[in-house]
Amino acid sequence: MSDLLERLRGRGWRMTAQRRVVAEVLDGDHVHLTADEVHARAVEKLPEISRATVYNTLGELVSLGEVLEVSTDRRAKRYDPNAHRPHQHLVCARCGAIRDVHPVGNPLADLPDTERFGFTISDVEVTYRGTCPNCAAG
Amino acid sequence: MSDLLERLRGRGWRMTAQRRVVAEVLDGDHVHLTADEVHARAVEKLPEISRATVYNTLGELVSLGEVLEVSTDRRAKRYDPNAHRPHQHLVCARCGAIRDVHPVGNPLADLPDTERFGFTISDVEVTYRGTCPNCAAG
DNA sequence: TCCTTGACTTGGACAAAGTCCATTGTAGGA
DNA sequence: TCCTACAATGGACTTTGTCCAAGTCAAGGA
Repeated sequence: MSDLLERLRGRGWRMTAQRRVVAEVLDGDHVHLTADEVHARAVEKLPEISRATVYNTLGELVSLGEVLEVSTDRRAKRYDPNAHRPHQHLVCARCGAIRDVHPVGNPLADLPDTERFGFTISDVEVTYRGTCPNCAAG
Repeated sequence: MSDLLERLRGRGWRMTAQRRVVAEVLDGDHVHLTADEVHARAVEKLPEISRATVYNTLGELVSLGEVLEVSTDRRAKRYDPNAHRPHQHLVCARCGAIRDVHPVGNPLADLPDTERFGFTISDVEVTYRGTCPNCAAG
């Protein structure tokens, strides 16, 4: 993650305590926090940080391509620091757990020309839904 | 669509003017209206219909499997009366136009066992994003 | 080290989408 | 026709997120 901080500094980001804390919260694998969750964890490290700043910072990280926005349900957006390797998402319909997954092949190849209606397609998003082992056991 | 009304009556739905109007609005191919759009069109036919009733009715149609909820963007949910043939969605990133599309093959086959983390997968949702011919020309 | 400046942060107001609930109305059966 | 359970209504409320004016501060220069 200090990698990230370095890259951001290199891009002319002004380094503030708030931005550092948000970047630290978004560290790890299979991390998919909502903005409010990021805020809650940031507050533990920096009690005065405001919601607006968390939203601003997340938005900047997304524009810079350092974090991905994920919408696996129609509730809050989630922020995924795994922006460096393309992947899709597997979601537990019961508990909401999210895993990054890597399907083989190119999903775009499955859409025939006759089904493209003249669109220029630039991106495919796949969400697998099911029940995670935990919920299946419970 | 009178098919739909018949089916609903058969399932013990109490038929009201409001429900009939909502069902009528949701008729056709490539229809992907938001709840507010459904309400706006319903009001033209039945001026006193309330927003809450539109939400209730849409929710019921979804539970009954007669209409699908689609979340192609982070804004309002859209309601898709094409619930009888499985399909995916193609979305214009510029203007938001949505088309139903039918990819070949089973997208589930592309996810190796090692990438399933013990989940039992029941559903795959694919969203293709790009630029529609109209927006590309403009 | 201290100043300056423009970028950053803050809190609160605001907005969009949707839910909830008490009250009122009505479809459909007896 | 009358009853009654189910449905509709509208307004308050919630969640998620955006916007803004005012205050604060990081970082480069003197």
